[in-house]
Amino acid sequence: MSKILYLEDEPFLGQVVVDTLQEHDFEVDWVKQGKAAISQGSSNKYDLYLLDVMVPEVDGFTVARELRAIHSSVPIVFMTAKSQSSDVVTGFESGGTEYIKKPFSLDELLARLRNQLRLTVGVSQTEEALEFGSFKLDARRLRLTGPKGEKKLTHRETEILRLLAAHPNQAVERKTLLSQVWGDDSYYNSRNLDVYAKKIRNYLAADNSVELITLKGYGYKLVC
Amino acid sequence: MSKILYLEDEPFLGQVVVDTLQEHDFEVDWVKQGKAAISQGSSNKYDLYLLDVMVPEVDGFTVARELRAIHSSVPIVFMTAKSQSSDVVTGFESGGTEYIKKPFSLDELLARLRNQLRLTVGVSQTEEALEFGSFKLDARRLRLTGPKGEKKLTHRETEILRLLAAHPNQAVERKTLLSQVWGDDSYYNSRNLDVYAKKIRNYLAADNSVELITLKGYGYKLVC
DNA sequence: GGGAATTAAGGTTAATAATGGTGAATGACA
DNA sequence: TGTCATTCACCATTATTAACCTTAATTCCC
Repeated sequence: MSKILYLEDEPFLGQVVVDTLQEHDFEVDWVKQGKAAISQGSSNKYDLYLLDVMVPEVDGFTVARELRAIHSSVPIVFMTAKSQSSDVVTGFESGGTEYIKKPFSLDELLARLRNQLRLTVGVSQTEEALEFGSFKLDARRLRLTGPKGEKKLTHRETEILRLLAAHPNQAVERKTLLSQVWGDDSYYNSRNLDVYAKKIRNYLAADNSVELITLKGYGYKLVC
Repeated sequence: MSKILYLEDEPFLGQVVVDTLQEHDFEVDWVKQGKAAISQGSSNKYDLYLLDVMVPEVDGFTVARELRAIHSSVPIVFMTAKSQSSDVVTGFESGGTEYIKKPFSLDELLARLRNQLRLTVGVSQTEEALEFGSFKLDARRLRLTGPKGEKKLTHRETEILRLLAAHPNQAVERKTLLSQVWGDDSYYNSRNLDVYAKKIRNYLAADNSVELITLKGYGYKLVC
């Protein structure tokens, strides 16, 4: 799956994060020094850099600038204990695309990483509208075009439909949807997803060759 | 490190700022009068001038004009209680590159100074002119050029649009915007951002390929 | 094994809460 | 005063929760 370069000098936190990421199917290379991050990051291909700002010697921001110079489109996520705006600004403008403040929950971290990976990796794919049946989903603009014209969707609706439409005729697990959209799969997030399923079904009703099927106890499948 | 000439007549604030800057590895010369600033600034080399506008006798703007005549490329940061656009323009026209409104947080001040210093060291600046759709944003001059001509934006409008346009087609979190623009993510001024969103939308209406989309519960996204 | 009883998962609609849109009033400032 | 920033009040939309219903899966009993 996605390959991540992780810069963190603190052993305990580092191990926890690495374990968590691996558990969630990320491939992680963990380095403990800025220099190592630069050399490792320059020579290898990663989908994302996850950088602690406060590491000795070469700090995360510097690493980011170096890496950005070589791999200009790889997303960078900063982890920082500093909440000062000055640091945030520095991070943002040195090419970082996201930052996360310590202390953070692991769910939050996962959500942000996924968000970033989708935004960049996904952008090229989602740049073009997703098509299924007679529908066309423009996830960027939150618009669904169907036989009955164009409809503006909400953020949540778009997210869910995009995940489903990205894998047409394939089963998508409930917990995948929950974790991708809400950033937390341990949620027994009430009936929320079901409510959205209903809404999406209403939209899809305009074309009866397209159907959102329930796989009870597992998830959903968009057939078309 | 970077050497700063600081003009400030108010003793208490001055001391706080000087301490803070020194703590963050800046070298600071503090003068309390405009005349002193001019003579000091003319004969010595500085990386940046930090000027309080409201000092007795010779004001900050005048100082800026004098200094600019000698050292044409050194960035100038004004500190001012004035928010009026005419004053801002005066500041810019006299060679200033940035201004910061009192009261400001020290974090905010540091962020802006660093920002200015990095810009003149000159890597790839996003500060030149941000382009998106048929618009061009000149953040320094607070100007937005679009299909219907050029518009003068206010400081806040510019800041927000700059952040959004720097990451086109990417979701920008509400709290990112808040902390970057207001240096504070305690969301009491949260409705303020909505008001600016509205204003920006009005400007962007001139080109319907550009859209500022709300991601409810998350933030905004500028699509183009 | 077949069929009712039981249980869990999901469907559906409505209510509630949270969030944002919007225009106008207010405040701050020079 | 005029300009910009902020706040306010009211409204609209979206997200979430709640309540009740339906259906599929499992269990239990014969």
